[in-house]
Amino acid sequence: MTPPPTVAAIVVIFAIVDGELSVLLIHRTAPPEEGLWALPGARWDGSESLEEAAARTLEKETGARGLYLEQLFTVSGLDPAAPAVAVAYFALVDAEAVRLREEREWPPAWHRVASLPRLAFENNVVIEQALARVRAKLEYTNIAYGLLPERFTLRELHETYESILGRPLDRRNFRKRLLASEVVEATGERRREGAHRPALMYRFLKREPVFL
Amino acid sequence: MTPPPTVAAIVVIFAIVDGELSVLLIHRTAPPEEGLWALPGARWDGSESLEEAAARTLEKETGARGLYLEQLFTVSGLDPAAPAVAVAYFALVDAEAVRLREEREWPPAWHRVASLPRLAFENNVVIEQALARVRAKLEYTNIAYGLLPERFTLRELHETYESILGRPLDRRNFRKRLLASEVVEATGERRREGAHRPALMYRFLKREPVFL
DNA sequence: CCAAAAGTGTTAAAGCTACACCCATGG
DNA sequence: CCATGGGTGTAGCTTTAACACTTTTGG
Repeated sequence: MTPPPTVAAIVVIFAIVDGELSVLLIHRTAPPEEGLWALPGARWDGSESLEEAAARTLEKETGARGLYLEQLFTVSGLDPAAPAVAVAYFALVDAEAVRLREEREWPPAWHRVASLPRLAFENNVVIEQALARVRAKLEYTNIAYGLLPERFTLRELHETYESILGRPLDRRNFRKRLLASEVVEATGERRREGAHRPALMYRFLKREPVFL
Repeated sequence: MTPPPTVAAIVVIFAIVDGELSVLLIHRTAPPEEGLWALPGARWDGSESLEEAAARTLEKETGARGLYLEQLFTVSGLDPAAPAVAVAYFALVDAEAVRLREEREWPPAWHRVASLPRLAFENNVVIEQALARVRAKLEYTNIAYGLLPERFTLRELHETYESILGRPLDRRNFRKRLLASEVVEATGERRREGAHRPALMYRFLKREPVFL
């Protein structure tokens, strides 16, 4: 006779912070796994859909409505004591639009994906999988819109791609492919911001998932 | 105050039956959704992992140990009355190795994917997603090993691909790509089976998931 | 010898990768 | 006029798609 299972939604929230791909983690100030960092999440009680639970978690932590939210997978057996499943999601947000909760209990913070500490539960694995998915989808979808503001320069977009993929992309080829793929369009605007030629600003034609 | 949620694993079991991609469905002989066909599944009680629960369902229905089993996604809200989540998996099996349960309660049967009836719950959507995943993975992995016996001819493999993708593939290009990718190798054997030249038999180098 | 499936190469088009120089601006 | 990032084209290579004839066997 086992107790009824608990169901939780957890969210890997990605953003580009200081040019580096980062995830939002909360610091656990109570057992279990006290003192470790972990993914934010919420227990699910059936009063809403799982996706809504994930979206609510995202909004609570970032203040921002998620631009991109996708289910990853479901894991069981995190807690050996009681039956529990966690449904993992990942989200992409514009770091500039985020207002983190300021709290002493479970304070959240951005952590660079390239140098994560050991996390509570199996959360390191979840983040690795999320990263693999984002990298793959970057190649054949427009999901990068989730990480950028309404208007941006091609340089910003280029750097976003490089941060996520973790490798340099040829600048000319990147522009060519991206413009040819017709996911972004130039607005008339230019951004002047230094002692150099101003950059044209672009926007995504669709701010919703599109496959190429 | 909501009751505790129930968790179930459901499995989309694919096989090639009479040259057509098919799924195994059970006929519901009791409410809810009595009289409709549905995906087989099992309630999860926490005594095993979700994947084990899916594998057990697969074995119970087919007698065969699943060669390929992968998690798809998790859906909530199937039952408006009580909170429930279903974790969907898909499996690939060799139809020849299957021994269906013969039962009067919830009898199972193969149904061609190309012409499915309306199914219980949201199961039509689950199957569509599973199909999309299998099609995508066929292109860049060796998962077809799950659908074929130990030894097979290139024609059989070719037809398997065509059944799943639902479109013809050039025979010469197919052979070239497949042999170049080094996922299969010729055994010395030939199969004589008619008034024509015998076909060489092949086998998969690895009968476990490999990315190309 | 006939019917049936097995086996095998080439060519054209498209896409990808690598690579270097001029332009517009602010100071 | 100088430093800084913005913007652009081409050539070689690899990959993909289209396509038809010869071989081996059983009856």
